[in-house]
Amino acid sequence: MTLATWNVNSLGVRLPHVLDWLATHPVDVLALQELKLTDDKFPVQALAQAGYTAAWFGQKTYNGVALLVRMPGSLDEVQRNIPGFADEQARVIAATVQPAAGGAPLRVIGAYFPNGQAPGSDKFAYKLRWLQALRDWLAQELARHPRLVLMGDFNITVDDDDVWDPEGLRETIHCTSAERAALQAVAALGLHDAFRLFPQPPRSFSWWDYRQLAFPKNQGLRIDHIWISDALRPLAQACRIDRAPRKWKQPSDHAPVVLTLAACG
DNA sequence: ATGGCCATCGCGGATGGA
Repeated sequence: MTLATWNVNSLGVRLPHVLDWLATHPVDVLALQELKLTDDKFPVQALAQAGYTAAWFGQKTYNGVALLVRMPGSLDEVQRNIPGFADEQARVIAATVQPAAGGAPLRVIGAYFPNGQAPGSDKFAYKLRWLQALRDWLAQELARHPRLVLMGDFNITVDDDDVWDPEGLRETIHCTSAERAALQAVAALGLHDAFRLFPQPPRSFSWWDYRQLAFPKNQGLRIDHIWISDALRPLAQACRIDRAPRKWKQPSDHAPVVLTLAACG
């Protein structure tokens, strides 16, 4: 079975890309970020026609997240945002997923981590507060759901291998030691960066700026991640970034990340 | 090609993203 995450940078604009991609990549679970639409505008019917059931959590203009599950799979115990962490911004959606492929259910958390703008800014402080709240909540989630996947736009590079110009971007947003330390505190709960469980091409990135010919020059960052719990680690079979949609006309600036898990268990 | 983004809101240009 396969799971994927994709920051679509407006589902209103990118729905045709999502449908085209799902037609050739019928993943069992797809987490979407940056919907940029209110819940009444969510394209539930178009996705149902494509064979997907969804849970979504949107807002006007910014943010917004969704989980899609290939039919006849199901979504239960849906949680929106982090319990106990008051937040105006729609950034998290979690659900217990029964995949169409069968096997035991998975707890899947789709997240759009705050950008943080710049170290020292109010938004950076919010990003660190949000990360602390996420960690505290994940500790509880993992206790209840050992088979857990955390995936989305983390807006953090794990280390310098995730950065096209590590020296030039040292201690800039997405690359600061404070962000990376907060992320390591999440990893310490027993979560693993699925992408790095496998050999990968050098300079593997998931986001490229729209400007400066960044994509053709492969000047990007790896900030979109799929992390899996200890219990799922033995089931991981492959993880890759699909750069193809980034080459399409009017693309998202992010590429999808895809994880293959053994369906058993 | 001597400057190079995109989406939103809303109709100009600010804001946010990364």
